[in-house]
Amino acid sequence: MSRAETSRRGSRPGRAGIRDVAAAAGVSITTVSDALNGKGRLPDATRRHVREVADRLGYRPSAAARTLRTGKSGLIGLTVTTYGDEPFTFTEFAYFAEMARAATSAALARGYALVILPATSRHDVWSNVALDGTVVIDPSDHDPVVSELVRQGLPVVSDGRPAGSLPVTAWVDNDHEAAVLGILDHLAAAGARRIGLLTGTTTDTYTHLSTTAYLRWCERIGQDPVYEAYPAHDPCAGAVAADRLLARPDRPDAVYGLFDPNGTDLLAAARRYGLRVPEDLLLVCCSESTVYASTEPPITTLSLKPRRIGTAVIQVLIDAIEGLDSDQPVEQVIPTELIVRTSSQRRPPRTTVSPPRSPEGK
Amino acid sequence: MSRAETSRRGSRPGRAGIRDVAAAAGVSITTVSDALNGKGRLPDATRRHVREVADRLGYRPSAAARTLRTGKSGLIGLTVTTYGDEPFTFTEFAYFAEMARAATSAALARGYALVILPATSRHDVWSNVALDGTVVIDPSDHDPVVSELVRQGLPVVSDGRPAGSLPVTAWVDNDHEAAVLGILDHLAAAGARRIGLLTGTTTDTYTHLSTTAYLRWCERIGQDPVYEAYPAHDPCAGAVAADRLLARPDRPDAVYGLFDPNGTDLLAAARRYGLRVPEDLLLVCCSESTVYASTEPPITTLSLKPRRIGTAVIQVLIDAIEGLDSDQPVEQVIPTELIVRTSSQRRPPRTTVSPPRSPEGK
DNA sequence: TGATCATGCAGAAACGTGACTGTCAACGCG
DNA sequence: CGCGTTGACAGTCACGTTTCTGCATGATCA
Repeated sequence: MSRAETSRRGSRPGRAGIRDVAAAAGVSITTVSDALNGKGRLPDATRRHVREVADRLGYRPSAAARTLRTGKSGLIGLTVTTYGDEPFTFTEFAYFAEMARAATSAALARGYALVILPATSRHDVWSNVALDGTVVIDPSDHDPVVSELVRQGLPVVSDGRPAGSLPVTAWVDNDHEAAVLGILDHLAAAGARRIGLLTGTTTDTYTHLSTTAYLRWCERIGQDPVYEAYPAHDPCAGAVAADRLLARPDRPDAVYGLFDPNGTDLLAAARRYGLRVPEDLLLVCCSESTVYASTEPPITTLSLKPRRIGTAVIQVLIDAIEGLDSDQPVEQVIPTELIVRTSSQRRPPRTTVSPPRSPEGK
Repeated sequence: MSRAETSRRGSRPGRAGIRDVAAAAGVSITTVSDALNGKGRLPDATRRHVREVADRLGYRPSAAARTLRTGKSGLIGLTVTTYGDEPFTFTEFAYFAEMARAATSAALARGYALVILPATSRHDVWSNVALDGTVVIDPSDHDPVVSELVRQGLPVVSDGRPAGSLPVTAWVDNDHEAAVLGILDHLAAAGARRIGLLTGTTTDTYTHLSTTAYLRWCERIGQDPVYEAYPAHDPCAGAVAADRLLARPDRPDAVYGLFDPNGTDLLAAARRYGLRVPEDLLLVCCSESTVYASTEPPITTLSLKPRRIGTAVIQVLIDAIEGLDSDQPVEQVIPTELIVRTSSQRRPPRTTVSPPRSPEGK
């Protein structure tokens, strides 16, 4: 009776269980569970009473027990395919941070939390956490982790369309091909005669799609491709590749860099060779960083809208988890945004003294 | 008998339980558990046999059940005190990303995973996840979440020393006072006569300690303080404050900016006012971003060593979780590193060859 | 040879919750 | 008055593990 309860409570002084609440409120465990979860048919008086007692005891239901019983943990895995031994590559810091922030907010608004899990980890870590679903950023060709998760029946939504026949539940991505073509047209319209590309050696779909779009554009226009590829996870290699690109005999008069640090690297290389931006060299890079708004000169960037992607990924995933047939398509394409600044305008509209910084919302 | 097992397996076709493994291997549940966990006393033959059967069935132990039974989830909360409604402020993107990356790696190496949880969330999200401990970045004065966690008996380690009487288990922090004094001395040695400060209006200990260190230094040296404070979570306010600081009648000839974007903002403001860096204005800011290595000119930065902090925080926390009396002190101070670049050296060691500038007599 | 002991394994009790089933009283209705 | 119905709860099982206890079996020793 009360002796049993006392001995129980004695074992865990800080935690009150549902039994203690039931005993303190003078009702059964069932009534407590129903009262707190809004289930069952109870008079409001009982419901209020139970809630009050639970609050007084500081009762918090055990997440582990609830997960075991219901099969739902409220946890979503967030994993980034990586090429080193670190959980995520830091060429994409700003993108990852923005995307993760938006995803965290969106998940939280629907009662879920995010667990950071690296793709390189062995199964023991993955199986140690009960997940309701997983977000995979930039899945690689035949990711064993993704296959394993899908095999277990867990929904997997990827940021970036999956390569090969990776069996994800859904994916969200930008239209990278259209984005690259838009940039190339933009540069050509600004007077570029020979546009170069700074790209990566990795096999992810972002790099692949962007590069092939560039090559096809060159073929269509009739320009010889001018590009340098480097391992994107190595920050020093980026600076070297930028330098190499501008040192070529067939030096381009405009460059698009696929990765975040390319802007500053290209700018530094241009200074070394005495090239003025944008007079001698037009510059665009793909970045979410706000520093490019106040470089000298400000650099035109392509934003992949990580916040919209992060939000969309979470919505689709949670819809799949909860079995809601989302009205969103399973493959969702988020538009990119070209933020045009001085570096890609041969004739800047106004050589204004101090461009008032626009709030970089979104 | 086998009928019962069949009916069980029929309910969950994708997941094999420990019972199924036991039945398939012809042993008891206990034997399976002991064999897989390395417990008990079993001959190696049985152990191998059970493991082989488990692998064949694709058995993965239920994390929820294990957590319920053992009381350990292998999950560590990671929360950032925020001033907006977003999970973390993006004035500290690079710091947060580096710190989180290191923390994730360190946790993973010891078998733990990190759960991103915002400090603003109500209890329902926190109590929905079973945590073994929590890392709090920049705890505010009387954080209710921290108090609640400590009251539940969970270890809490903070990045940044706690303000007020916040009852954290341990904390890791830089010696911000020494860092600021070091920078001010460095600037004074470079010839600065009046050093300004770009600081924040928030009440966190980083801002507070740094600002008071600056004020005390001014008092000791006999210089009138010249500083502007702005809400650090607002990116536009930073640019405005930088501009205001250089527009003052008592314009400083050197500035230290406490936050990551201050470097580019101050540089842009200096250009607007025709101030050359470092000839007319010495510049230092606190940042982890690598872009300051290739700005024009490169800007001296103070690194708070987020990777070392993230690693240390996790080590201390897991030691506390596992009851190991760590030989590390409960309050750990990580040294900062001043990365000296052109912007804070009145006489650069060698004027780089590339820019066709006239020899800087001075 | 019988007592002792280590070995190899099975049974069963938790862990804390959610959900199903059952019970008892009150009540309406024919 | 008997009977079905409904409200308001209590009892109990199951989720899938870990772990404690305990029972056999063979080996060892006095």
